[in-house]
Amino acid sequence: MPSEKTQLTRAEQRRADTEAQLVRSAAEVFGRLGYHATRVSDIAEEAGVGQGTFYRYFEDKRDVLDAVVASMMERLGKVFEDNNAAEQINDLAEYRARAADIATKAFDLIAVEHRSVGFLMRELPSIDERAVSGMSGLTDLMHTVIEQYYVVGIRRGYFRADLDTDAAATGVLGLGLIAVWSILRDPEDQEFRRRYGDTVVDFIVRHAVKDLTEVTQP
Amino acid sequence: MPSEKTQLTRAEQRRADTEAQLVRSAAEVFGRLGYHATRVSDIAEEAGVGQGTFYRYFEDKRDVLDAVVASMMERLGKVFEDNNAAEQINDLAEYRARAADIATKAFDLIAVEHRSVGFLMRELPSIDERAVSGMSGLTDLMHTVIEQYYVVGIRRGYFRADLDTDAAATGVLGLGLIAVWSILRDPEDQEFRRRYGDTVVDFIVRHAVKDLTEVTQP
Amino acid sequence: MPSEKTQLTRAEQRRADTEAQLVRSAAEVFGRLGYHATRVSDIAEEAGVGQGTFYRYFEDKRDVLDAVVASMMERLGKVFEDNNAAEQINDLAEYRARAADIATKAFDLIAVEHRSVGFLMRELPSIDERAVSGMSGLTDLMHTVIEQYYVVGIRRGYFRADLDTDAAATGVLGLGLIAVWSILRDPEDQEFRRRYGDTVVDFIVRHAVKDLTEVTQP
Amino acid sequence: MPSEKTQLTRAEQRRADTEAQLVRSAAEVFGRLGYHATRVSDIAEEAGVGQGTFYRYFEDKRDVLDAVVASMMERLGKVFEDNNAAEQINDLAEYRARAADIATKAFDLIAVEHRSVGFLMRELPSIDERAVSGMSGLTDLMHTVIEQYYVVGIRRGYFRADLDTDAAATGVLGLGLIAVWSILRDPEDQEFRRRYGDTVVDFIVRHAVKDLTEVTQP
DNA sequence: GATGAATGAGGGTTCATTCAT
DNA sequence: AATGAATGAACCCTCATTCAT
Repeated sequence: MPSEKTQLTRAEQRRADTEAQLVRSAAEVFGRLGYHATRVSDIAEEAGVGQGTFYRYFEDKRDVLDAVVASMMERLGKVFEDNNAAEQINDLAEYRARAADIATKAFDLIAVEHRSVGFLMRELPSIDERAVSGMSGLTDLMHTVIEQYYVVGIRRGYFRADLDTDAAATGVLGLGLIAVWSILRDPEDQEFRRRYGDTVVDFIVRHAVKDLTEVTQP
Repeated sequence: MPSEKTQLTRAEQRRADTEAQLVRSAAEVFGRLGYHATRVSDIAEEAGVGQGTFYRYFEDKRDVLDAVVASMMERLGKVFEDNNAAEQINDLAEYRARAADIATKAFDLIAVEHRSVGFLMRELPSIDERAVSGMSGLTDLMHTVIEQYYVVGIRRGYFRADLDTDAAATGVLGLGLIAVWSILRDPEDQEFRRRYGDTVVDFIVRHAVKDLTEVTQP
Repeated sequence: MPSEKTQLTRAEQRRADTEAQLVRSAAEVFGRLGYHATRVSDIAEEAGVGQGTFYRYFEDKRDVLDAVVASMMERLGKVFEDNNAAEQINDLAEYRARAADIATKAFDLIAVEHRSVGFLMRELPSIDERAVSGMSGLTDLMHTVIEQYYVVGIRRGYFRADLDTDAAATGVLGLGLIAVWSILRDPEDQEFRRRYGDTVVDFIVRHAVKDLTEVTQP
Repeated sequence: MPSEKTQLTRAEQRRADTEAQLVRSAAEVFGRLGYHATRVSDIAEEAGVGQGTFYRYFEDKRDVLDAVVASMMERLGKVFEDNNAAEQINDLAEYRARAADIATKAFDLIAVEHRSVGFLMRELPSIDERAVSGMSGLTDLMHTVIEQYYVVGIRRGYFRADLDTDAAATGVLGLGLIAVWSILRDPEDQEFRRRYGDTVVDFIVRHAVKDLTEVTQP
């Protein structure tokens, strides 16, 4: 039985290709010029199609933005899906290792994707509510995943029971958010990324442990 | 002997009034409609003057933005200037009290000024480099002040000596930054502000102390 | 095998038509209202297209002026190209006939084209240096052609050798220039044109001949 | 008995001074920027008065132009008034001397006043009918004066009787007009002025004399 | 009388969107 | 289906003119 993909007719395939190309081009140009300064003709030109063609695939400029955001979110979301595995953590050492691992991977991803991420951070909030809501899905997911780590940690006994897991998860998001800003400022500064990664893990672990001797005596 | 301020002629005073009114109006309308959607005529109308008058005081829309940002920064900056007093902290208890105090005041200020702050956070990055640089001055100041608290804490012995004060200060900024986002989402939720404030102080103190017994035994 | 012109695609042909139409309309409206008083919308309306269309073909109002001037110069220049044949003149009688012929034709052309010519004379100098330079090409050409007639006349012996051909050519241009002004004042006055034409020829011939008996004894 | 001038009250004198200053300033700025590009505020600033003051002396921008033109015409007209003395010429030699004298003086005047004259030539025709009519008075006067020289010359017998004095006077104006254009192109080129002056006199004299022996045998 | 701040009509220009080919 | 020429609403900005001080 053929997969759904191969069931596409030749024409449907071309349509999908053109649409994907337009989304890629829009992302590229939005990242370069910013959403407001980008003209529909810029996107069409970048994609190598006529202006009219753009309107055969998207309602308007606002519409392609949703597609761009969705596409970026999908890519960024994968990192967290892969690490959505709080249950596998059995003790503080494993937690610390996992936290350090996620921080490193996330920071590297941001550095590599700084054009896309920068666009998301800088431009979306200025466009409209709906634009941010596309991003909110991701932050909400992250908040849930982070809080889940706290819940598991408390249940398993390596985190203190009196944590405000909601507020703590928010705090961790903040520690990550400022990392994004810092990395966007200077995507090349790997040394800061490493130092800051260590500090973030320290912030999180020391905040959550029952007894600092667990931390101070390695 | 009259102060320099009162030496302004009647005409000069009127000019200054009109300019201040235009900046206030611009802030108001930018906050309501967003920078990009705001027309110069909106600002003029809000200020109760003709469009031409706007151009007697500002080069263009971009120009009044600088004035708006500067004016907001001045107001927001005062909170930190008043608390720029790391040297007065003698022990952990005082530090904790001061941190809690700043968090409370800052969070309340953000809630009250959420229109201005929201505008700054949402819009500035999408406009241009210069717009953000106006804000960067404030964040740099905050970073410096925060780091100073760490330095003093280490010197006075109530903070552990192996802190990366730069990275730690960045983390604290992040803990604050996410608070801004959260508060902007729902400026009325005082309960979260209180809870999150406590959590932030916990994050900071537990991260910095030498020995958790200092924290766990009140 | 089709000429290059017929190889234009349908679309290219339409583009060229629209551009030519815009230039014609601009010339018409500039002539009627003057350059400064003409709005881009006037030109577009005259051409029967939208304002936006104008900007698809020309940078701005200044840009279409160049096209208008070039088009006018091309038309006016043809008269002189056809008469650029000093070498064919063998004696004074032929010269006189040729001068009279050119004067008549030129004066008639100016009378017919008085709208265009008037616009060129009246408006160009007030616009900018570049506008005039478009016209200067034509006057320089005329100066050269006229001087050439003098040079040939001297070489062939029917003009006196001590002529300052440069200054003389300038003078002839002046005799023509005032004709333009006079004709523009009253394009209908054919009688003056005839009388003045005779006088101009008289001026030129009597100034250049060696011996007035050649002139006074027909 | 006091002259009319001294009967002006102090206030009237100041008013006249300010008005004269405004006209001078307008002439200066018109000459520098051109009529269309000149703003009323430019004139006021140049004159060292407020914008409002301008409107206490002139209806509008168009109004001050009339004053500027009138003032320039007055100055330029004087040269011809002084030489309006055809009756004093008794023979061809005197005529030639007078013509050469006027040409020299006029050319020098134009070179000195090239700013004003250039403005008149370049800008007036592009403004409106009335602006040119201010200049037409002068050209009409010149035409009359020139024609008068012809009439006298014919009556006294040193010019041939079959001259079309109207057309001839027009031609002389043209010979002068092109001189203006040439001098404006390069006000420093005294050599051309001299050469061209000689040629103009030659044009005129040889065109008008009965017998070239009068001209060719000095 | 002098001033210059305020005004707003007017015109240039852009660009998202439509639609005939 | 693809195109890109055409469109005109929208908005910025200028500056001649008015008028309160």
